[in-house]
Amino acid sequence: MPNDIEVATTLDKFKDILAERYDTLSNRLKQVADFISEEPMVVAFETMSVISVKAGVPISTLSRFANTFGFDGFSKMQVLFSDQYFHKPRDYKERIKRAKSEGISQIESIQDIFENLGESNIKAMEDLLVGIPSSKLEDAIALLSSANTIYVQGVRRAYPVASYLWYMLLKGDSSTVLVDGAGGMRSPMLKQIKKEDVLFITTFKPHAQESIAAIERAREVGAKIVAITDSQMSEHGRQADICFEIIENDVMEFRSLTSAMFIAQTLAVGLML
Amino acid sequence: MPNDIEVATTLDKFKDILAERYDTLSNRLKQVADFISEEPMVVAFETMSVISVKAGVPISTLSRFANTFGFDGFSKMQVLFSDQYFHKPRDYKERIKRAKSEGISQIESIQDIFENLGESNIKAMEDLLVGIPSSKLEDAIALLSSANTIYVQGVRRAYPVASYLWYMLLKGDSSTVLVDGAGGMRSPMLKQIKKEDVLFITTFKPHAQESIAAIERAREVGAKIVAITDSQMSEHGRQADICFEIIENDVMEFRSLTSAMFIAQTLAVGLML
DNA sequence: ATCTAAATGAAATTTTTTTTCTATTTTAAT
DNA sequence: ATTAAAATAGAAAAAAAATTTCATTTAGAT
Repeated sequence: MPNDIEVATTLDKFKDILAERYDTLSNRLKQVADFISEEPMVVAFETMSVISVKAGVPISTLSRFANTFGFDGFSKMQVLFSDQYFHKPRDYKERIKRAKSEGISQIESIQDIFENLGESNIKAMEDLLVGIPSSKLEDAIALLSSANTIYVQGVRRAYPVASYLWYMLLKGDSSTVLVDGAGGMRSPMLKQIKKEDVLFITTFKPHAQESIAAIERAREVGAKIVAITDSQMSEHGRQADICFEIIENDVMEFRSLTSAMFIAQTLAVGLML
Repeated sequence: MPNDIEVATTLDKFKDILAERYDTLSNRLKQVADFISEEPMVVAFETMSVISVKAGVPISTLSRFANTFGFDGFSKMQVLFSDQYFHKPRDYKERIKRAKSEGISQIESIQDIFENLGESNIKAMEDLLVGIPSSKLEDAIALLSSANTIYVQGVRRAYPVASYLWYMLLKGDSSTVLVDGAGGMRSPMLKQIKKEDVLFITTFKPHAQESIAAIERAREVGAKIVAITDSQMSEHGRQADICFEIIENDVMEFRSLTSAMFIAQTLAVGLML
């Protein structure tokens, strides 16, 4: 094999090279090239045998194809494709540690944090996009629509989500109450909740006493519960009639709320329809 | 193996079953369960050996885990995860792009809203990632570090961002005050602000009277101002010493806050370094 | 404290996937 | 039409991955 070939290191570059050399390829290799540009996702995630069937070529042709473009095996080429589909939050702790030990200023670290939080937030939202069945959204909206009054609660780090949802629901015509602790009136407020009402609660581990109390109160009176939480496995997550489980990486104890906000937003908009 | 186990056929059902049986699992199996709900994408696309390393368990535990839930091998379980990403999946970018190019994107189903909002939020964050120079972040952090007390304010739809930042700053060692209107005490609280303090304000058009008043008060006493806003061009945006301008598309009047939360998060984490 | 049952991790086995090799076919030039 | 070079498909070999087995450890019960 000639060793003067430029081997692509990114998918973009590979596509350029592919376009460039396309006309010089043999029939079978053209067929592979076509398939690759039509079904990059299949190339990214399936095994060679599956790809070979879908592309209508023998497996060995796939190997030859990759070798033709200078890759050391089909698998090496495949990495370019699968990388494309992963928003990988780099391990910023590692990077900062390294940056510091190498005497690089903190200044660069801020940029690192920014990028990594950004990547993490984006990944978390992408996970949600594929991970939440629309039936669950529909069910939640149906439940919320049917409510006489929606009681919204979230304490500590969940509070911003609760206040956001509350604000948005107020713009609609739902009867909505934000169960905040102002004036020490949380408990009296929760006393108001009735069977026909719905409790919308956001709570993360470790769950606050206030959250547990609210869920118990709602169950007592037979009110339905919609929850946003970080673990369906938690005892309280299971009490909810509908539970949106979100996975945010907390970075240095600082939990992202972007995904939770996203769900809240979706539900609020959905309720307006 | 007992044959009276209900084997999940969808990821959603599996998650339910998992939540149900979670408490009865052994330590190691709990560890796998946790990993699975935190990194579904890794489970979907990586090999067992990679997963075992990331989850910190031996490979055989993964097999055992799958068998415990009635699957005929880990791979069978894995299919639930990868199917999720394949069939629901990733063509949401495509779909939205197509919908847009084919004229007005008609919002018809909750799934459309969900994807639409998700795509917008992701786009907005990607824009931020490239649009904000790290020098601005550095400056903001330097300013906030130097503050005697940080006064955080945000009213109406900006309130969740303010409360989020406030909560996170409280975890650090900054002296921080959330200027909320509780008890009608906003104005007296703002009276407290001194030259050595910093006002961190989040405000969107149309700017609330409270925001304008806060900015004016801060300028009067010579306190520095850091702002998150949607338009630097606004009269008040220009008053800020450092101003993060974010562009969120509001969908049906419902403004996203994900980008603003992202900036708040970055600043809070940055302050801890 | 002793025993039993369950849980665990390493190693062996089996299966699947990938790569390499080789015989055959196709293509193009004479 | 003949021949040489390139292309191709299938099979065998090699590598990687998944699953099972089994000895050891741990946890719980008596």
